[in-house]
Amino acid sequence: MKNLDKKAKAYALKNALSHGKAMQGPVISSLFNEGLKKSDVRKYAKKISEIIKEVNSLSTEEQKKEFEKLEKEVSERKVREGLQELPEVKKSGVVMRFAPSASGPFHIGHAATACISFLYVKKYGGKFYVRIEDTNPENIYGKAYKMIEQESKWLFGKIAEIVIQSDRINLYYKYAEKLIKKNSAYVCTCSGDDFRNFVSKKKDCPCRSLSVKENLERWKKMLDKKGFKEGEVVLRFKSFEGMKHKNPAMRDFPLARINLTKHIRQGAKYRVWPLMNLAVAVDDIEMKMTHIIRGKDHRDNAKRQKMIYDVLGKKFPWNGFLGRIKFKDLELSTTKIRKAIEEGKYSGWDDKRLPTLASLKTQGYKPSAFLKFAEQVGLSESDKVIDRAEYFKLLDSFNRE
RNA sequence: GCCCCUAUAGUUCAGAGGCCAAGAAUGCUGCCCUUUCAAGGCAGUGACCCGAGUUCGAAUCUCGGUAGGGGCGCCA
Repeated sequence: MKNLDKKAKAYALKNALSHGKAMQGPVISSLFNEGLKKSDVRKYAKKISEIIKEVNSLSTEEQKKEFEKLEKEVSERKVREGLQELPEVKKSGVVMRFAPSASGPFHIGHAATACISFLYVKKYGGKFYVRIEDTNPENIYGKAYKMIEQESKWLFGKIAEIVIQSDRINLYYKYAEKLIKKNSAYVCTCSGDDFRNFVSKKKDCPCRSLSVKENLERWKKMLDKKGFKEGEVVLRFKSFEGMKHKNPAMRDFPLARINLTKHIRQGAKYRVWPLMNLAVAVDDIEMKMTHIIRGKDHRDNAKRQKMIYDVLGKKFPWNGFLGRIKFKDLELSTTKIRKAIEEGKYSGWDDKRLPTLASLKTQGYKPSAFLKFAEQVGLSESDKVIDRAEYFKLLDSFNRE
């Protein structure tokens, strides 16, 4: 109890100094963390009020003097600074990635999500990949490859390692076959409309019960020029709770399809293209990702990818999700910006009016400004609504250093 | 229709049951500095979405509202 008296006095002094006058409530509160038992509160209350009276009768100067003597009795509340720690970090560091699509170069939205992963790799050591997702031959902007590479180097330096998905198609094929052999994927011949119908009615499509052998044959027919035609079939994942999964987004999602559009980088080399969930899961497994941070809009995709991991007996990495940044008065869609540039509304990707990295770079913004912005936002999952002026006020202040 | 997420100053973040009569950055206002502007220094300003519940005690836990966002593609 003697020790508690000392603590009580210390907290009373602290309380008095920060608010002009000490009060009983806060002092008792803090004492619970110092060993005061709940059952003893009534017994001890009188003592505390005496101490408080004593403290309040002192002048501020005297209080300060007394507090200096007792300061070490008071424990400080911990305040978290800088980046929040990630769980499950090994000595060898972390392996993380940013996965932009090849539909266009970076804008400030990309920078926001990419920087946070990079900061963690810098903090813990490890590997950082920038993986260009170009498995949809219909939506690729040729110049994006070089621009993404250059902007990655500008933003992250040499640490960033560029990987291009369309260079790895055979790998995805290998995994597709693996999934079929594990009876976790099937080649579905139903039309999109028919399948959507099955989804809403929670019913299996007839292809779901095909044997592994039949599926392997169909898969070969998918890859074969003389086999299935574009739009006729799709490779589907057999979800764990099947077509009755309570979340319609989880019901037998597609893994690959035929698309005969000529690919800017690969030409007509491939006819079957993996869809995002297959390609992403395969790459994350192969590249040994330990932590993944992505936009909240990929929450359901992450769940789908986890199912693929589970089928293959792999441990799913730690996942973090970032709230969306919604700019009130700024167009971020690269597709729309691209169109506007082509129509001559802007002089190019580095037009001063555009929120692209190319533009901000030439305007004198430094990589550290974007990194600081990302650090400040951290792993927050809340959605942000911000207007252009507010955003740039913040960015400008970070750019000043 | 079904699933999921979020809610703290103007803005962005801190906060994991009591040391929170809520902290930081930025903004805004004022002062100092500077020939001026910028930068810098100092001070002021300003917030827990609403309602119940649990608890001696709730920004924090639970439930219910409300609001915002996302997903349910042969896009990523």
